Amino acid sequence: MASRNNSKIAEQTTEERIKEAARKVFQKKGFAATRTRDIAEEAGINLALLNYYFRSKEKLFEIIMLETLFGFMQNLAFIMNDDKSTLQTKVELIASGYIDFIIRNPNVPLFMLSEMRANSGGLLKKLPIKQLVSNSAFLKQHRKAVEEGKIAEPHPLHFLMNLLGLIVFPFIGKPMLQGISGVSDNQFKKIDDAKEEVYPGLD
Amino acid sequence: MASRNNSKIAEQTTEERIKEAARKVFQKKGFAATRTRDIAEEAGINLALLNYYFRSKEKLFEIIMLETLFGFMQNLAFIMNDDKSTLQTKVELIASGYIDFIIRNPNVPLFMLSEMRANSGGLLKKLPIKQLVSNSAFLKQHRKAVEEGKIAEPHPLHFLMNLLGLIVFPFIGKPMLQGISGVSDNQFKKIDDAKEEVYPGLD
DNA sequence: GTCTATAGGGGGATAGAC
DNA sequence: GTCTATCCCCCTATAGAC
Repeated sequence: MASRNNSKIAEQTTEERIKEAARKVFQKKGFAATRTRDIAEEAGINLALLNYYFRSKEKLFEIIMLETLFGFMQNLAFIMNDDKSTLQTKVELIASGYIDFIIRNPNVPLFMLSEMRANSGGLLKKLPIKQLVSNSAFLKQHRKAVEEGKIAEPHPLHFLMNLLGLIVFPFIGKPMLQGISGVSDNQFKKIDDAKEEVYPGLD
Repeated sequence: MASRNNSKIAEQTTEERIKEAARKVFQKKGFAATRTRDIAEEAGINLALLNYYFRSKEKLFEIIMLETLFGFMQNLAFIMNDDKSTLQTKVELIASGYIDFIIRNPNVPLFMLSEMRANSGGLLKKLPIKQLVSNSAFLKQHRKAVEEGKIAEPHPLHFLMNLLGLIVFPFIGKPMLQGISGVSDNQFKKIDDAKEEVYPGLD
């Protein structure tokens, strides 16, 4: 907080440069396969400096991981808590928002999923996410839609699981599915663009 | 093939014991985080013996990876090529088959997805999968169902993506979704058990 | 085939000069 | 704050005895 850099011209502080490099390399290769030397090189600084700022690889990783998780989830929480929007709109916003997000950060989903297992998800406890969702507008609207028979999944988590799976899986499964089917990158993109209406038939 | 062990009493050969241990550790921790010492210990043999049989960590890993991929896909190919079963049945078989498979091998999906990216999916070329699917009964039935307006996804890969996402994501996303929602393991299991009809409304 | 012992290298972290 | 040089542990792979 105290050291936030607000200058418009991106005169990045060294600390920021290192974090940005770490984000890039960690998200691409995962914790175990990443060498601190790679991060230093990517940041254009020396290996010693990395430890000067962040003390250890683990510490740096935890920071990146928490920021990544938070960035991924705050979007979700924001949409879910909007009293004004309908459930249908929420679903569309979540879908389009995350599709945009993943296109900008293609490595994030698999990174999070992989590293959470390795870390047994303990880091999630450090994030104030649960409360944000626990009595959201989304939950009430979902319950109502279930009562009216508009939604097949009776449990909100079940509903959320299916929705996220439909959004995320095409991206993380891409190499495998391409391998099976033999379609080109261009073809794949067209197919995925067609995933506009992720959850049709809500209203 | 030549060295298949068919004895009912599981008198495993040493090579098999090492491979089984490697499978377990690699699938759980991934290539980079796995130490050959862990595999040796898990197999109850010495580290040197591992190299005697498999020459290097990379070689051993590639074998495990290929076998895992093949095991995962041959099930799919078999179901998709059955002329007798309907599309509806195929979907049900794929879903139930993979759910069973994942319950028995909970680490496999994330293992494959993670390690394929690291390896840029090059290993898939070594598997004779594409041909198996390329003119399968599934493809014809899917085309027909699209023409009859029974399926929303016009491209078979799109259809397959959604289906696999619905099956696989609950498992790999479990730690994250539990973190968000705070439900217990028992609750989660109940929710997931409810995913019987993955693709309703086909016929 | 299986072991013990060790070579050899890589990578995280630090000392210390500037 | 930033660098160079270096320490030291850990891990893979191999040599060599049995």
